[in-house]
Amino acid sequence: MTDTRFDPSVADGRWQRAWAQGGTFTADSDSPKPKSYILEMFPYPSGRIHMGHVRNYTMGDVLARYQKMRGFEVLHPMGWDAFGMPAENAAMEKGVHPGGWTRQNIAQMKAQLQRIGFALDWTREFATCDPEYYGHEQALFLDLYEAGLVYRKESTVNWDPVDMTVLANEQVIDGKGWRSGAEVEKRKLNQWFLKITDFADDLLEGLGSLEDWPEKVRLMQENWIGKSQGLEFSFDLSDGGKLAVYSTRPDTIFGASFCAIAADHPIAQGLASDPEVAAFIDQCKKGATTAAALETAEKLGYRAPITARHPFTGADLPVFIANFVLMEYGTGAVMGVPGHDQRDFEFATKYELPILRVVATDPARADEPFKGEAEAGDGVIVNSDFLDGMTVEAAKQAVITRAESEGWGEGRTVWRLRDWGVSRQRYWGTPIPFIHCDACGVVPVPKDQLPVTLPEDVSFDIPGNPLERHPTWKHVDCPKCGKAARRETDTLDTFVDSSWYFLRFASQPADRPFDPEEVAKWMPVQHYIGGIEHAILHLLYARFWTRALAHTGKIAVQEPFAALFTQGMVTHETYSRIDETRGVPVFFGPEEVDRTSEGATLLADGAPVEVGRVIKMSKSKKNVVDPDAIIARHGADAVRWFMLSDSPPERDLPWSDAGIEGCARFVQRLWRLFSAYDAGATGEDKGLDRKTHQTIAAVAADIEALGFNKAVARIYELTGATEKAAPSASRSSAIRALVHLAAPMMPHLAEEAWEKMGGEGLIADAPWPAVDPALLVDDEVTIAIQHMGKLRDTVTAPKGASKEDLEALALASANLQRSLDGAAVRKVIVVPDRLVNIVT
RNA sequence: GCGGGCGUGGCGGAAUGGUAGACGCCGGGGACUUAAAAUCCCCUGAGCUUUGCUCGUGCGGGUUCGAGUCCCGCCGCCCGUACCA
Repeated sequence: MTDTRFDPSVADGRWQRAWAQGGTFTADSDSPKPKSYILEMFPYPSGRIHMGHVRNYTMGDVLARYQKMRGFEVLHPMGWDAFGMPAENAAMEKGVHPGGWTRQNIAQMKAQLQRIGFALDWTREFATCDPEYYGHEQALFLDLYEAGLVYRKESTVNWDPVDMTVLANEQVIDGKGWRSGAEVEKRKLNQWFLKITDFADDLLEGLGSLEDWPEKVRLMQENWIGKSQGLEFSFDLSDGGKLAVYSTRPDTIFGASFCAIAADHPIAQGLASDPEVAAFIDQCKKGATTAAALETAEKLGYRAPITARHPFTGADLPVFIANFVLMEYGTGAVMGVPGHDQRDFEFATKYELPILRVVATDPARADEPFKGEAEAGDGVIVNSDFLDGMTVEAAKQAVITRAESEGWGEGRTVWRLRDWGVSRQRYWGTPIPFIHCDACGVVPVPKDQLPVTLPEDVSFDIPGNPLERHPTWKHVDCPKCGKAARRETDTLDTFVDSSWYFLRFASQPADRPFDPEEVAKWMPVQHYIGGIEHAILHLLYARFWTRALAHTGKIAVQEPFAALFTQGMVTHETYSRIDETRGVPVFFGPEEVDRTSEGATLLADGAPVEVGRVIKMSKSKKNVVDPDAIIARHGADAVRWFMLSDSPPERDLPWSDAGIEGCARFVQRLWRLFSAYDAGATGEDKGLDRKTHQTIAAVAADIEALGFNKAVARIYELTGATEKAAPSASRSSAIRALVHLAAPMMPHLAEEAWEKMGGEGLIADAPWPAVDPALLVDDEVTIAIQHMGKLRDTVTAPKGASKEDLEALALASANLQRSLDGAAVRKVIVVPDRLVNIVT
């Protein structure tokens, strides 16, 4: 056999063309095979594929190819989340059209993905900026409108002054815009909303059924939805008014010693004619918003000139305007129970308000003093009239029941989740299909007039919404009365685009968003893979959208993604020097640096640079490695192999040159082994047969559990064992097996080897090798011999040897006898096929 | 504060309560070569009085014949999240 090198620069393209021409990965909805839908979160077309994409898509690709070999009809599509701000930024900076810029990026990135050899069904490719796609999205939006799930209202919104658009609550992080980082302002605007809160309970309940989602993501969504149950009730105020408060601890109502209202509460606003009150309100609004600052921020209050009457005791409680009460939650007012709420405790201490005990560890300790902090824990109710002696839970219910029967309050569930504001004052998004008519009000665009397409001739030379200032686009006639009217110029949040794209992949008729029957064949997605950064936004919206469509009878599934996997980031060490004049670090890219095991030097001057922490690849730290350059140098299979090796997929993967070189070496090593394949070899090697079958079973189990790093290790082991084995029929079948095992991970190498050894058709179409259960167990096992749990010797014994035999074998060990040193044996523990432990 | 995760060689990491460190990377030694690359072989947790012994999975306890794994109490790091009443 010739021992030539595997040349990816030839083989990669060759097999990529073969798969494309053969339609190898085109999914057939009408196939009788069981279906498997493998999906990775589709990319935003920024222009370049980065290593994070490569890792994400490689994992999905291994699953897709493996499932195909296991006999599934696999749907593994790819498309583009193509609307969004960066295209408009490019338009503003470079004077290009967002559409043209996006299309060009898509073409580039598609070519990159194809060079990695992903098993994608490109016939289903689309971009969300295709009018066909967003036209159907407009139709779905109108359906939801008819179903009462879309509404419009004037509301205070989060306004990003840099991007000049509205942000959803989910997009405001620490008071700053998630994209621009600018301090978010409050503005009042007429906005479109989706009634996600109608599904709050359902979305929360549904989390329980998502067993194959990471616990972490489910908890994050649970916290985000934020269900709490309590009592809403009103205090009668001394000025004749009422003050509604909400509490999750109505059991502590007898411990209330004050009331506190938010600075923007109507009552506070009503008092703002007093300059002192106005000044205090101002002070509250300037308050810190960062986590660290809030942690230490002092509780401040302003004593309002009114009191609130306690519904049971009749006591007059002072009312404060307080900086720690939020208008957005509950009623914007609370009853202060200092004994059993830490914030109230701090506040009461500062303003010398009574701190009453109404919960104690037992009734005898009803007057025990507090130890410098509130006691929020469980216990028995004390000092509380008719509640005395009850548990916290029972008392909650008793107060709610009493309030409801007496009519001064009622049990209420409060959600942290807000309705989803989807209006964006941007050009590059899906136009919201409505028309504003002075006579008819807000009128939906008739479905036969969809899509409402974006105008091409727009300018980006000034900030704001180009649709709003376009000379003609928004001027249309009212579909109802025919009079002059105006188009809605807001576009939809791009998270709407990604809330149903998986349905369009499954089915894409021209005249409808999707065909429910086709969708039913593929949904739910069997494996959904992407970054943890979408744990709340995208994944919650997609779950909501799917439910909303199910609610309107369009589809049957409630949950779009049966299993979710969040992969780790690709990281790299950083190289930097401190700039002497400015005192800040200057970073260098990996290609500018010579890295040895001792350290790193700059190629330009040969002087050392500091090797920094291994962190997520980012442009600002210059620790980015471009996939294209690596693929050009080492081939697609080496990169794919690297993405799967070493690190468990949910953890970060540190990129290293040594690592990729090792992978490239292994590709060649496998190629040499494959080249040594001899179809005519004879003779049996039972040991190797066992190893082969054990490896096939283990690799399958590892892939199914997404333990790619472990599957990789198994393949290394079998490779080593096969290399060492003498030629035999067993060795030849081991090599054949290795080609199959490698096929999902290193598909180009596998195809090339498969062809060379005369395999039929493409290995991508071949079935996964069958396992002989008889070969999964060894006939000889290694038995550990222990004395008092410490290893003293090992011996080999036939599989299934009796306890007596194993004990005799152990006692015959010279090493064990030396350790025993004549001591009397008290007990012998024998674990069959495992170990013998002598206790003295 | 709350919630979650993690802590094992120089590094990434293996290990149903049963031989800790599989597999890979780095490093060292050797073979082949005029030489280099490639390849192949051997070594590679620490220590010691080295047929073997002792120690060793963040720290301190515990359960067990036996603990990286289970229990209790700490420490550290990472991620998420928050004056949510």
